Amino acid sequence: MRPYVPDVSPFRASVYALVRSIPRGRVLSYGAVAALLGHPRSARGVGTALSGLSEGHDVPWWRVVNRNGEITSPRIHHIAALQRKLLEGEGVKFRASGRIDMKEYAWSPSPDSRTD
DNA sequence: GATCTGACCACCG
DNA sequence: CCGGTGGCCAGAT
Repeated sequence: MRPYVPDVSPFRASVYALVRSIPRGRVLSYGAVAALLGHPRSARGVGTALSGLSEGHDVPWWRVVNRNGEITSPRIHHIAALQRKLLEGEGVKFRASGRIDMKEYAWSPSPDSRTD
């Protein structure tokens, strides 16, 4: 019996799988996630996939930000505030501009994997 | 299957 | 930096 595998499209399943592999304290942009999955033009699809998460999942969705290291989650649902909180809780620091230094926190699956 | 929406991105001025 | 535009694509209706 699988942990959390509702009936989802393979695309969504792959997004969740990759996001799950992002180490603590590291982040990935929507575009990067899409590219790593072999769909360089599906950045929006990644956002859609994450927005469709239900309760009880084990996907660290907060480790996905936009290409500028900014949080683009819906503020009206106070999701953005939660995301920032969770990231800071993992040691990710935000600059005064409210952005993350992608040069430092952007993660890449292969070699430099600092599983923390 | 047509149409709309959006937690994206690149390009331009 | 800010705003506008076009393109892309997965989901929802």
